[in-house]
Amino acid sequence: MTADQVSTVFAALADPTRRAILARLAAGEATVNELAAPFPMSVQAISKHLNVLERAGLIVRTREAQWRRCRLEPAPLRTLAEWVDQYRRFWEDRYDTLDEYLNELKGKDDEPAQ
Amino acid sequence: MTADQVSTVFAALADPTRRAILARLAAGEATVNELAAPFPMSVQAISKHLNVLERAGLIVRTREAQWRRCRLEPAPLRTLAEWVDQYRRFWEDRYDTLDEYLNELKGKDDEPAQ
DNA sequence: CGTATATTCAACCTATCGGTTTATCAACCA
DNA sequence: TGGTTGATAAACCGATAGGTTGAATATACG
Repeated sequence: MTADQVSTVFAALADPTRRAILARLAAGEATVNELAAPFPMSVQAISKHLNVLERAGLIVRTREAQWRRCRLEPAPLRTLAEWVDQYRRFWEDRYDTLDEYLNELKGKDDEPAQ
Repeated sequence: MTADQVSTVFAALADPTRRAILARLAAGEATVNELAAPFPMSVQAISKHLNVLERAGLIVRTREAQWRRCRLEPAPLRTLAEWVDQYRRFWEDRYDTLDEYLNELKGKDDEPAQ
């Protein structure tokens, strides 16, 4: 997963409407109209959100007569979960050990380089 | 963590410059100038990015003479990791079992409600 | 005191986001 | 064939994002 893809997936998940759409899709496939029903906005707005989710690889849309079925694509989320968890562990470890250790060692009389 | 906080953290992580800043901070605290050095943009731009990261709770800034030390705050990332992982598992489970099962059962002659 | 350094604030600019409305396309059906 | 429904496309709009430059603020230092 490239940095650009990571950015795209994060950005897609940063919108509460899109997260709600994904949560709805976890219960099963749905059409655009079905997905749009609970939201206080137009079907066109939802269609745009679905474009964002599709470009992020989080859903796939299949044509079926005049309907477009949307379903979850869990792969990018799995990748992202690994990404976040790896960073989380790295940060927590680093911060709890190396950095604090160095601070303890050096005391408080150090100043950053100019 | 409220939905709004989740949105804020996702949005903060959606920018590659900000993720690079966080990666740099994993190696230890740093000042604004130190953080800005590797990037081909102004110090003011980095300062804005740090505002975003601070509002998302991902860093804290402490005043020290004329410097502002930045350090990682791993808590929100831990929360987000749990959030993502929980969703991931839920989605994968749901999609692999309930939905596919229902599709198998019903066959292909069903149509969405209008 | 005056000056240099670190950082932020403010104003500005362009591009993108998230929504709207209107029009268009595609598929079914009477 | 013509009408209805599902969905997208296109044009538009206000707000925000992400960058710039220039000024302001705060602290250290000679």
